[in-house]
Amino acid sequence: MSKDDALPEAHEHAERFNQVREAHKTEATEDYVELIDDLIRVHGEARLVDVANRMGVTQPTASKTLARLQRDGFVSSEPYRSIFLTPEGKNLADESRLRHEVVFNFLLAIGVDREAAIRDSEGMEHHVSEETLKVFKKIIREKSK
Amino acid sequence: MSKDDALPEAHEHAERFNQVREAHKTEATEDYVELIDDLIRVHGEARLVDVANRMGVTQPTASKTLARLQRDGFVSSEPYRSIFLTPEGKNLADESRLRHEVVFNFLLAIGVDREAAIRDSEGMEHHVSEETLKVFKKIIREKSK
DNA sequence: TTTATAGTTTAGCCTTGGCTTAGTTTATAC
DNA sequence: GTATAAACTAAGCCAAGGCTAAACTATAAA
Repeated sequence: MSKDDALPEAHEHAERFNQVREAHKTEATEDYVELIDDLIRVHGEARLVDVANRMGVTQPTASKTLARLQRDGFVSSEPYRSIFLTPEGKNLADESRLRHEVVFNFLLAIGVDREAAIRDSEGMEHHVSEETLKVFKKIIREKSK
Repeated sequence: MSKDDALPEAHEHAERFNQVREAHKTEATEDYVELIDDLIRVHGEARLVDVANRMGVTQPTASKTLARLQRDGFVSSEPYRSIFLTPEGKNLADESRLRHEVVFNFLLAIGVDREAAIRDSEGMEHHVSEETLKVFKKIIREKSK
């Protein structure tokens, strides 16, 4: 019995769930471009086999997802060759990583242990608005003084 | 160029994404049982039409999802009658709402405005571990003193 | 330079969670 | 007590994101 006895107006209620669904649509894309960017930076190239292993999916699954990202203009590659980010893909990767890092550092700053912060930030990053991100940044700044 | 030049071990990397995928699987279920429980408490019953409207989906979509929840033992109902939670469904609803409220109150406590807190907590609640939840609770307690 | 192995793609299957259109049942209003 | 409206179900479509099995390409080793 915790909430007060009123529900939000139906349309408003629905709007929340629509926004979560909207976020879900871009999650896979963001996770993939972020990973591809990391692989290129650290290993010099992004190979399908590494993307698949690190995403925790089989190679055919990664292959199909990458085909979609290519179709949508985030990624480019020639058959049997390694994977590149388009400018749009690179932008999205940079934005994603930034958001990811803010969430991660915020969790550390408020006292969450490193392992949990790693795990939770992976899922949370896609659901944190700019508004909330600002507050996170402020708290990181305060705590690191 | 923000991260240091090392990636986590591949298996460990994959494990993070697997956990996020795991969370995604239970999201719909949690959102539905939480809503059904709210409707029963506030309106005395949960009708399909209200569930659909508030979830922001069409009635057939809600109907299909509820059939799945029934198959999985969270919900029960007779054809053309309103919807009930099984004991398992009720437990899950209670847990979900608790988690939801902690995340919501935490966001308020650190200074996120009400509207953003409502929106963000809806998506975040499914990705916050017990560990992090504990830290959230502690901060709520501190700030409300 | 041929062959074996590693990497990639293709084809085909499944579930979830959306949708529309059409039909059935229940409830309401006259 | 029947007609109409509202609620629900049924059927069938689609995309995303998983999988396996099998075929193809590229690379490395003998």
